[in-house]
Amino acid sequence: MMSIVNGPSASGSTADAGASPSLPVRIRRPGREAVRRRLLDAALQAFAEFGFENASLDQVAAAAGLTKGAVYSNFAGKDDLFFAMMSDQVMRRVEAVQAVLAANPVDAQPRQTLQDVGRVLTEAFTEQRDWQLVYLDFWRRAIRDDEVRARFVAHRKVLRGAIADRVEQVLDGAPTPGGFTVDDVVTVVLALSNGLVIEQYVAPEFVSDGLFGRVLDRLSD
Amino acid sequence: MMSIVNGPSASGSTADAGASPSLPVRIRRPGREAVRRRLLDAALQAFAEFGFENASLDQVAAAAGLTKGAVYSNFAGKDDLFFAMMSDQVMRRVEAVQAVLAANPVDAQPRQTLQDVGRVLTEAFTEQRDWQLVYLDFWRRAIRDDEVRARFVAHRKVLRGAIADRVEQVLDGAPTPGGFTVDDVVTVVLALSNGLVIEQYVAPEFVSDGLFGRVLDRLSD
DNA sequence: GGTATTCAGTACCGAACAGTATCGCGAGCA
DNA sequence: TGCTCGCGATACTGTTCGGTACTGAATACC
Repeated sequence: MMSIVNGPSASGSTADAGASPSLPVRIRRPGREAVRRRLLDAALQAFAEFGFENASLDQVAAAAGLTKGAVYSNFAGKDDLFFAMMSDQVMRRVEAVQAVLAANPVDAQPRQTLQDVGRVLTEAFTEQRDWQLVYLDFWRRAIRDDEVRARFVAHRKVLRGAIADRVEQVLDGAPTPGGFTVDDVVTVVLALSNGLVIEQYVAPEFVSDGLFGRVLDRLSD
Repeated sequence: MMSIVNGPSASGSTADAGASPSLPVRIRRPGREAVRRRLLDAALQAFAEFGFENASLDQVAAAAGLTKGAVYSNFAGKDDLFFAMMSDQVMRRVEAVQAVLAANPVDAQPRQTLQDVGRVLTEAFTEQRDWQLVYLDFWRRAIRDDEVRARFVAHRKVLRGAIADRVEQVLDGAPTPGGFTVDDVVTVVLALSNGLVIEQYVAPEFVSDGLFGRVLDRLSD
């Protein structure tokens, strides 16, 4: 198995073997944060590739270039690793969304429509396949386990809030032609997003370009 | 464990204990079909309640009032049971849809809209929670396994056909205001259906009454 | 520079479970 | 009535995997 110190960037060949042992130039053990980071990334990958129950901790650890000892040294168990990974991802994604919002203020694009929201999300779910898969696994567990559901609802609340902000900016107080509330629109955005992921991953030929955005556009005209 | 002969309908108390042994009135072993039926129904329940990988064959068999021996006597293994159950359900559901169509011919309801389609499907996914859950499990496995995907696509084709028929009846050749093709509408129907299931099961307060139908209505006006 | 502590690696345990081999009962036929 | 065979029950096996106990090395502290 590949040791972490033999990873792509680190190597023991620089200046330690036989050098004056008083100098503290040796193979540094990777910091706690780096190990945690590797495990979280590997968990996303493995859980996405095999599904939560089918991915073993040995696989996750191996994908991170570590062993199960590292997992139990940094997390309480498989569940804890899963939740930590989800939180980590949600945090990253919220930051990314805020960056996009900052780069594209609504004032600068007066003709912005819900179609843009659709486009952004469509890009997101083709690029972020791993995330989509683990998110649906998250939901799947939330259905059956109260503790998981509580965490899921909490995460979802953040997500709804972010989307609601954007929708309100777009609608700008005007009522929708179909009489949809902002909550309705947010629900449809989330449902269509997840539903189209389901379609797309298994039969992409039926999800035409821009379909998501065009549907959303019909809701606000 | 409950034996199958002590189930709700069958009972050994009628007329056998000590009766003339020449008369063939005794505890009849349930026929092959009945055993199969029980197993398929139990599989739907168990796979829905725990998910495919978390449901054990012992659980399934026990829920059917049988043992694992009955499973392996009727199916090649866990996968085979799963696929048989899915096919069985799809067949049942197509029959049900056709019955509804026969009872409500489109001629009799000229003002029928996509909203009706939405209403029917909304009822379906609140009533048929078990089916929705195993269907999403089906999809989840299809993503990761080529054989499962082939079966999924085949089932999906049947489903798309049934929905497309209905949509064409409703649209009656008229173009949609947003320029959506029939395939587009079918995709949106499926995506919204699955997406709203996801929303509804975990946070029903955000899925307002008739939301599905109202969205679909905006697509056809 | 020696000692304590932290942290990942290693070996191991027990439970769960898919699948198999075998048994025994009941059915149906002669 | 006896014989055979179909079929589900039962007991068992091999493996996988989450979790634990312990080890050894590297760092921090004195």
